[in-house]
Amino acid sequence: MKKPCHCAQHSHQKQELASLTTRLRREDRKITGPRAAILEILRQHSHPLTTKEIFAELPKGECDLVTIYRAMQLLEKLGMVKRFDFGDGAARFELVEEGDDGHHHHLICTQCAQVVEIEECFPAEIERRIAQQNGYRAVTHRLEFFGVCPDCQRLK
Amino acid sequence: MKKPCHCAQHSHQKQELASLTTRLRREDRKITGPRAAILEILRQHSHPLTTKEIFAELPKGECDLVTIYRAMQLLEKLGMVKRFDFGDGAARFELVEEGDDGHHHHLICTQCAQVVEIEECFPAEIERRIAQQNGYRAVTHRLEFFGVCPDCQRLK
DNA sequence: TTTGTAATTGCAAATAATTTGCAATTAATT
DNA sequence: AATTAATTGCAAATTATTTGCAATTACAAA
Repeated sequence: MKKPCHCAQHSHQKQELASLTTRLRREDRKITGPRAAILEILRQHSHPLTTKEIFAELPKGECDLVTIYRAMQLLEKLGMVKRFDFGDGAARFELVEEGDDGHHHHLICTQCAQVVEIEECFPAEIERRIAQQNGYRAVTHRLEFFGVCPDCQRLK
Repeated sequence: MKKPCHCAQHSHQKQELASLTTRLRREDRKITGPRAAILEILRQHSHPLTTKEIFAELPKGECDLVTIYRAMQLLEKLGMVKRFDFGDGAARFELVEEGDDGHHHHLICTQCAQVVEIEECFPAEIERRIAQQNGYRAVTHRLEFFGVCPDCQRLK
């Protein structure tokens, strides 16, 4: 059994589709055509996808857009998918590995929307201090970086 | 002239309404009833407000909701207001002081939505490294903290 | 102060993302 | 193969936000 790699490039090691369906069945959920197709698409991408993007990659009549919305809700609830918000009004989803919480961040190009996964995170000690100073518990954060990617710098 | 205070509690020193209207006039914008009222409400709050919250605080017929949307767009473009996104689907706005970019973060209670302004920021050196490693330019970030506030911990 | 004009507003209608109701369908048991 | 709860599609509802347009108004110039 290989152990998880956490380097930026490979942190999304592809999970077997089988292990994904097992996770579903364990919760008394059915493996349907649409779900298998959606999971397969998520498996093939290392970047968070919007519902619409998933829909676009699905063979034409494979499933309704609403079904994707419902699938994402379920998968998120089961912790199989993590929701990200790039601030453009559309939620994005990324597959999460079993036992992981999927917490990480991205660097997004403000011109072409290219996405890079970032390994850095907000320093835990500072977060602890923030929580403590304000008497908050169970503190986490949402963090995304924005800038201009190399390609778009060139096209100026 | 007192100099700006940057401690967490007072970083929102209230700007004179007059200085706000001056900033508008400088850009060939008109000071209308709705705008004055909106600015006044923003002035009275140290937390970011949603369009709907602003609307609710306005005397009943004072102005249309659409006017607030348009005002926020203008104020944001002029850099007089900063937009924040707490991930709940509604944009929030906070007045920004002249010459400042309003960049800062919040700690939000996931139960009651109480908001605390945070003085800490993502470490600049790390951000620089992230930008550099990926060849990105003009990198910033969006960062918000979420947790359970003291009050909501008690009510458990 | 009157006037001219561009900026602004309200109202209705349009978008967009996401959710919900419901009847028909289907996966996984039994 | 029969049973049942889970799932789906389709239409319609919600929510946040934007847009078109004609009527109104701030404010600078005369």
